Amino acid sequence: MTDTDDTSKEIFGFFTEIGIINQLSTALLAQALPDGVHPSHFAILNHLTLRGDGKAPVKIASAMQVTKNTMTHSLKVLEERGYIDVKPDPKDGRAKLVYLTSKGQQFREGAIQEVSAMFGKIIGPEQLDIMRRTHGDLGKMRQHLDENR
Amino acid sequence: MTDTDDTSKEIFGFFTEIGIINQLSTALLAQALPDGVHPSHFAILNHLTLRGDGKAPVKIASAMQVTKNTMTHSLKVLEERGYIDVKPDPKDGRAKLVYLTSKGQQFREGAIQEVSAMFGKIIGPEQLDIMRRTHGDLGKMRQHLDENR
DNA sequence: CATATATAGTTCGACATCGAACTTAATGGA
DNA sequence: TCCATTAAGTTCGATGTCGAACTATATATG
Repeated sequence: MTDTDDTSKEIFGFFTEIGIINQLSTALLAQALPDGVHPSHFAILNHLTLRGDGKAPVKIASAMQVTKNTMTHSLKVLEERGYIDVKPDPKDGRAKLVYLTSKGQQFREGAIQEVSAMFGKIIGPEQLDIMRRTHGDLGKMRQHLDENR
Repeated sequence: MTDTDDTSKEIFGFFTEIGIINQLSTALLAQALPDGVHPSHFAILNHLTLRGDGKAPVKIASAMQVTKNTMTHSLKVLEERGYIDVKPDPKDGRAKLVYLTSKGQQFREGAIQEVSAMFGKIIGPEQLDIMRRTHGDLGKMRQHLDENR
């Protein structure tokens, strides 16, 4: 058993835990969301609310860590539901700009209520402590991976 | 801004970081894996190696946090590639048992080499420290979510 | 023993995601 | 200015995943 093996095990173990937590939390989120709204759709509405709308799809795709074609598909779904407006960018003939509608804002707020209530049943003081302890480290890890991909 | 809102933000923020780290690390893994081998396939081979083979698909599905039908599909892919053997369970007429083949073992070992080399380029001492610091907490969080899903 | 319930696996339809190729528009260098 | 390159968005085909419904077998209950 060499050092390299041990290090590999640590790395695999860490990412395995991350993967399972992601899997379980995403499943919980999907369960709390109404209709056929996928967690990724919810994440887009959240992003537009917290970071501001009027952005190009390719910017949102980059922020959400998905490809352009995936974003095209997701935005089509959100537009069909009336949660966003997609207009051509007057400054750039190639680009479009994405805007939240009031219906989209209302939907997001309602979903936030349900999701928060659901998480409140599962996340206790001990879990909050873990979140507070690890959040800074996880942010650094995320930043490092993002910069070196 | 109420306490509930703050708590919700903490929870969302934590799971958002987890989701991005998972996204980026999975993308890295997919990039390092040869052919059309998906990270989930690699995870199954890993599981069979580390935890032992001769298990029923439903057990593997539970361990991998995916549904039975997904496991049926994944095992079909692995079997077509000759990485596993799937035989009927002599003790239970409903069940099957999954065994790693030598070809599957060889494939896994080679993949481990490539993946480790790739992670070695990206994961530095600082990231290893983060992994060591957070691993225990993440394990507790994973366990709690797993028990309360 | 007989029937009801639970479990293992499969099949089907739906959907999110990806990579590759394509179209159109912007940009930068000869 | 003209052409090559880059960038934004779309389309296409493939794949992983899920939920629901189904078949076959095992287990429990009367």
